[in-house]
Amino acid sequence: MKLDLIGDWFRTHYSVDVTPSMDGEEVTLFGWVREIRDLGGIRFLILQDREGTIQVTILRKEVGSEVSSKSDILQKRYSIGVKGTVKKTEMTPRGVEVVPKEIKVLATATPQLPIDIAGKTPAKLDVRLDARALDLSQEKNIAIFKIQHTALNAIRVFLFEKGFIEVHTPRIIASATEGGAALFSFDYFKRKAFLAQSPQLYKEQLVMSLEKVFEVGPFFRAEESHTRIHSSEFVSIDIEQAFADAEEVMKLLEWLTQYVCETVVGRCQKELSTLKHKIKVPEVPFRRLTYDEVLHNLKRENIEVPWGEDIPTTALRTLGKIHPYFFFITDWPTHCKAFYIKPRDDNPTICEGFDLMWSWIELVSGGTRIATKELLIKRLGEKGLNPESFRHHLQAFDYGMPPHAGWAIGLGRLTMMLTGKRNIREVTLYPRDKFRLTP
RNA sequence: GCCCUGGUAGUAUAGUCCGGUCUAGUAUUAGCGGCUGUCGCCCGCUGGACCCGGGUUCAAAUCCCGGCCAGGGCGCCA
Repeated sequence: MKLDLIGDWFRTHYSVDVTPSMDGEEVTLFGWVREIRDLGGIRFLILQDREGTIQVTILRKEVGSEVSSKSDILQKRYSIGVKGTVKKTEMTPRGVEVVPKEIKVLATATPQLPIDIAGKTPAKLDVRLDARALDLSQEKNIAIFKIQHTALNAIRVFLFEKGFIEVHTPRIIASATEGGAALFSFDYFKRKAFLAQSPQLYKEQLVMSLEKVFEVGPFFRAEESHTRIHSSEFVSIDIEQAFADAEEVMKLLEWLTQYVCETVVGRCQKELSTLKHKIKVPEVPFRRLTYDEVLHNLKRENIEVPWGEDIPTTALRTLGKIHPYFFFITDWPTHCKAFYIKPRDDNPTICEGFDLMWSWIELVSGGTRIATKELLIKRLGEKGLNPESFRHHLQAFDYGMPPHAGWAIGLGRLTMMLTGKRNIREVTLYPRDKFRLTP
């Protein structure tokens, strides 16, 4: 089939910008055919674009034969341009329709689509992910990523306002940054290199110069973890701040969390209602539970966690029922946390690391960092890591490393919270996990 | 990596426990035809499936074994 050329057409409006008050105006719209309802002498096209949908009404007798025959060949997901007249009407939910004067077919689509884009027969997530490019065109998915976009924008606005500088640290690294998590390795000009699991060491070094930095970017973990809150590739929002401690960055974090919720509630009403999700704007300060208090809480629920152990998921789920929204867990045993988290001066068995929980899910983790070389080397040793492989990082501590603190938010988990989705794959454009490498 | 549950047309499901009635049902999608106000349009017709391999049996979608894949959970992991 011969396609039309876009020629000198340009879009005058998105679908949702066409309103009843524009009655009689000529508009040019681009988008995709979402539905066709053909009643014989009259045919309704639902044109979808990024912002929504609008009905294009084709009365056979009244449109020219060219429009009429062009509309005969249309099928779902054909990409089209429509030039036509806005008509105010009582007969559509939006109060408007467009009567076409000219239709251009810009792309065709296969007749039997792999998923039902109108959503009558919803496909399972795995099937949707296999046809992700098409799946993402569904209104619900567009809503998810608009909310994510709005949240991310709010985060940037907030952090810029607070004087943070956006940075980009390497994804390609020479050795493990944190120990613990497994890294992906690959060939780098005949040397072995790794994909970064975190910007941790770099962002710490940057507080020596830029003082307050943040980074938004993907990181990689070769974990066996196959759960609905883990991905092999995930986007992290990291901050690091000089001359600050955990308490200060926790305050920043709770204000930021509140601001993000407010902003999304304020700007994404349409998307939230598409997703049938409500966001409660949290009050600050968030509840702060110490690790010991968490253990007591759990004991009352007949869950015994020995002091010093990490809290297992099952226990976190119980805790999440007691505290269903945001709360901090502070005063962790030092050895539960990464080597760079600062032990408390008055009691080195516990540390200044914290987690921000959203119910049972860890949304953010952070803390005061160790700022002296000797202590850092000691902690590396205790974690079974070889200080020699951190040589370049440790050297930074010879040049005036100030006290500093920071945290990292998992963007996927944040988006789950904001959209009500229960699987991180749903809020990831092209998720990567142990079993999925495509599309 | 472990545990549980599952895998039936393009999609979503019924049937599986207790083998035969399954020539595999339904909805939707797709193809064709009809219809001038639909908005999950409607009506008629036509297509289209038992994850792969092996076994038991007169007979397997159904039972058994192995594999692959998926969902949930755990462990690992921020």
